[in-house]
Amino acid sequence: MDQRNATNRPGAKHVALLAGVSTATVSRALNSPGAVDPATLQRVRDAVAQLRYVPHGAARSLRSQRSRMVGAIVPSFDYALYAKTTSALQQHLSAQGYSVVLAEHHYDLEQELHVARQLVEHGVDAFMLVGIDHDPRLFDLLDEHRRPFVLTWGVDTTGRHPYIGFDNRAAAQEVARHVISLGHERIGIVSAPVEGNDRGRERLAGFRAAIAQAGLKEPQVEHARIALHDAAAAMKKLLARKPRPTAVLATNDVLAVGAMMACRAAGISIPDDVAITGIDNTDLGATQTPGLTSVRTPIVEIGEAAAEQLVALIEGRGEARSRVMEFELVVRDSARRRLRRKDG
Amino acid sequence: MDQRNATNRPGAKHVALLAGVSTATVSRALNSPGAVDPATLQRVRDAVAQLRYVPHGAARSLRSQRSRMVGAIVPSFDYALYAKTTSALQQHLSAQGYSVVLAEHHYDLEQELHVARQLVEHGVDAFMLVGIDHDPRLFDLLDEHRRPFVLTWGVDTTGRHPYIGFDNRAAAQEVARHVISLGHERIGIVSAPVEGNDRGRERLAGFRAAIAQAGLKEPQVEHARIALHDAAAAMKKLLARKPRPTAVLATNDVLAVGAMMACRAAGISIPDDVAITGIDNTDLGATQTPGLTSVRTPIVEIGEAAAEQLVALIEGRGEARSRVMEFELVVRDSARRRLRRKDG
DNA sequence: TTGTACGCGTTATCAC
DNA sequence: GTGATAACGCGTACAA
Repeated sequence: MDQRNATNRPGAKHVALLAGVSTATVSRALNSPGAVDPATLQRVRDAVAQLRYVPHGAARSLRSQRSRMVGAIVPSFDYALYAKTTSALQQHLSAQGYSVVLAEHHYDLEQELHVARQLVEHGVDAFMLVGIDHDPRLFDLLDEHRRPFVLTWGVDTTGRHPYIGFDNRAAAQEVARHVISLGHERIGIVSAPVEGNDRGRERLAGFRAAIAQAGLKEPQVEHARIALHDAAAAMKKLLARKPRPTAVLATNDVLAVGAMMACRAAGISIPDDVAITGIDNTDLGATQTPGLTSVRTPIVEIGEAAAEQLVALIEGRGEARSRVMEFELVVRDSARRRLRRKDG
Repeated sequence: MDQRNATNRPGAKHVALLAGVSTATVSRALNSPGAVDPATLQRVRDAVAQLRYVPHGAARSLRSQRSRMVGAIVPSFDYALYAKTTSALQQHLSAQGYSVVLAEHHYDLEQELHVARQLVEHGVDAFMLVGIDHDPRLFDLLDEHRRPFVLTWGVDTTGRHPYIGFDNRAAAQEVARHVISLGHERIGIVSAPVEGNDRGRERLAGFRAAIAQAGLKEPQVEHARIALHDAAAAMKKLLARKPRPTAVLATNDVLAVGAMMACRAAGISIPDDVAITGIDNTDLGATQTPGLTSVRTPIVEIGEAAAEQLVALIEGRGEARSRVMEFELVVRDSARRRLRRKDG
């Protein structure tokens, strides 16, 4: 008999036949090689190799209630931020035989719920989500379907859900303090939209806190979508103000670079006329002229830790353990000590 | 009866019971609503909503030999290039109920074969691959398992496999000619590794062809991994040469920006002392000072077209149709007409 | 239009 | 250590 099944794929049956064992043994040889006699194990392995047998994932999932797939739901893959986290996740999972199923929601929590449902249906075992704030129905969904998950890129101060991230507010506060320590007093802010974006909200709050603590007056805040041209437009508004801010804080590097573009277009010198800072320490910012002062955030580390955590949860070893990671101010030349001028 | 199955998930059975129909009708209501009486259809839908029934993907896949998942195997998610293509793919597939399973191979074709096997096992229906060159065993694998696929980011001149891409060689040739037309004669090249990387190889060939056609002398070529610091190191070598090249072509924007970093570190002015160009027209390059002259490549369009093509192939409508897309020279300030100098 | 009954390919549960 | 057998949850002939 050399018949194949409908898909023309050799199945465990064929391997069993060729190795002279039962399908049960084939399954054991693949999944718990320790529990099978070395000699038969070898025969099975030979048969597998000869037939180039590839187990049928769907059948395995159906039977074992485990798909060995992890869902990664991120806001966006633009600008390499979450893409890098996902990449780290993927590499670590792939090494353990898991695959990553991707979804983006473009900062729309309704959409996030929708794609999460799609992934649950596709049978992913666990989820990496970005941020702390999500539609309550999303948590219900995951709960109902017993899907472990980990929130990333933030800290859940309510302690309700497991997370792996860092304190966005503190990170923002740290750059802001740095800028203030350089003598800046009129500060503008370019902020990402904060709706459904706790990272952005926390960062903005961190800026505000530092400014308030220093006793400076309320900053002007311009919101922009996370795109260079939107950020440039927001910066233009800040620059139109008289007197102009001497420093502009952006809630991330992309916005900061957009702000830099606006300055260049307007012939305004960085950092002499205006200081600019970002957050996340991306290559985009680091390679600007002048280099963007920023905060290094644990972009890659988050993905690695998430992979480790999720596999542990899926395989039933260990509890969900939240982790707070470090960040680090990276000083470059886009923000310097404020020059006293006639307009200052 | 309110029993649930092992996973505590309501199944088609439960829906059927609640709606007062058979599981067959439930299945039909979901998959071919036209073939079911409007009244019963409504009852089924109500039951589905009430129980928050989510079909079991693995069971469905097992039965229908279709997982509604597409594999995206890309070299890397760093630098937002392939991430953007994948993002476009994902968005278009998600809208049609498909999900994307991600894998990276970091320019290792052996690793690519390995992850492809993993994805076949996980049951993905079709593949988007990047580039034209792959391990022959990869094509065998896909063929054996009847998995449709499309190659991207290049043109398969042998016509053996379907592709959606652009002519990398011509793109490179176009920037090179532009630079030559500016009067540059001593040209250096920073190239990505070409092993297992047909895009890089074609681009390098395009540079060489343009230089040869112009009757200029052989360029010095330095290879660097696609990372800023490696590119900077390669550039340093080019700059050490006496006489120095007056223009340096990079096979992509990341390498070009790395080259810019080296110039800045060495106090060499762009474009007065040396002209630099990239390919791919990324934000990274566009936001440099001076802005990087580059070639816009159809990064997003490739992903969209791949999604469309793959769904068509999976659903059995239409043949694989290869597509050649356009690119476009984007002139900025990193390359200008060559200044005659004492050393020229 | 709807229901009955079987099978997709694998793994878990028993015996042996 | 190994084999027979019964599920896993759904889709689809076929019959009604």
